[in-house]
Amino acid sequence: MDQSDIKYTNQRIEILEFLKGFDGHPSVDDVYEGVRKKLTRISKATVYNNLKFLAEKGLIKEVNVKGVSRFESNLEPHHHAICIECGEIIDFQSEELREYAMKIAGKIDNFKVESTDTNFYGICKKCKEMK
Amino acid sequence: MDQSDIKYTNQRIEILEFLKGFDGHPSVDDVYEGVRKKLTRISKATVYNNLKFLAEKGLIKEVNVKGVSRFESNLEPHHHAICIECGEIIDFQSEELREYAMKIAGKIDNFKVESTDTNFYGICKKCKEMK
DNA sequence: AGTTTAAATAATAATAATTCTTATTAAGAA
DNA sequence: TTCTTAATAAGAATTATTATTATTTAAACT
Ligand SMILES: [Mn+2]
Ligand SMILES: [Mn+2]
Ligand SMILES: [Zn+2]
Ligand SMILES: [Zn+2]
Repeated sequence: MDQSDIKYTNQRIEILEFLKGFDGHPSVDDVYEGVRKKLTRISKATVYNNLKFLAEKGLIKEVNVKGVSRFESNLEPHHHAICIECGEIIDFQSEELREYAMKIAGKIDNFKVESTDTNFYGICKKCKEMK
Repeated sequence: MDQSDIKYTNQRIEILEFLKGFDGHPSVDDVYEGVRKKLTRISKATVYNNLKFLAEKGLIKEVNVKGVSRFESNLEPHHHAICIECGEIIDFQSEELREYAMKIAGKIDNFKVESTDTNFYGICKKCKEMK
């Protein structure tokens, strides 16, 4: 949202760079380990703080799946296909589904919907081949 | 799913009864405190174990929101409206939305979708009035 | 430039949610 | 009844996250 007054520290830049280069939805630890290759002295608390900070500023997105926070730099509104075997998360874009859901959102009583997303649960390719 | 070989212990019965009588999506602690009124000596680990057990057997459903597990006895497929202020979860049923999503699910590559649900994020009535 | 101030960071302690371990109990089968 | 197994209670351990505090950084001011 309010991206005007953001101070771009080394730590924040590296976290953003890491997320842009990462194809997926890394956990805090993934980000920590990744960023540590460049900034060896970074603290895990700083990773937590800045991931939260950057998410609040709208520069990245947070997605919570099964209790753990994960992050991504894909800012396009999209849905997630989540493997019930291995937990893998795959982005899936469907503007028509989002529009359909937002239209239906008006039917919810006493609730002002701001956003919506749909989760698809199933088996990913890798897990399917394993059987 | 496989509800044939379920052993109905006192603990499991009370947990099921509590969930049936509870209007909402209680956390593990909510269930623990509630069930404790009947079974004063029940252990929290037993509540954890049996909530998970009952969810695996398909007798209840688990819904994870912002890192914490919540449970419900409403087995009808439905969606959730989640208040971004207070975390309140409201059930919302829309068979047409589920069908629409399942139809679109076929477009996801290399992924076999088994179920889907849509989350609606926004402000609940109570939080809206507070402003 | 040198000093002041506030924000950001590093290190680590504390907390919350959940899982694990182990001894005990309950219940069914032999 | 004795044997066997599953379920439970209690509490320790783990994991993810948040809070605390001293230190560092960097912009603002003199
Ligand atoms: Mn995504
Ligand atoms: Mn529900
Ligand atoms: Zn998988
Ligand atoms: Zn609310």
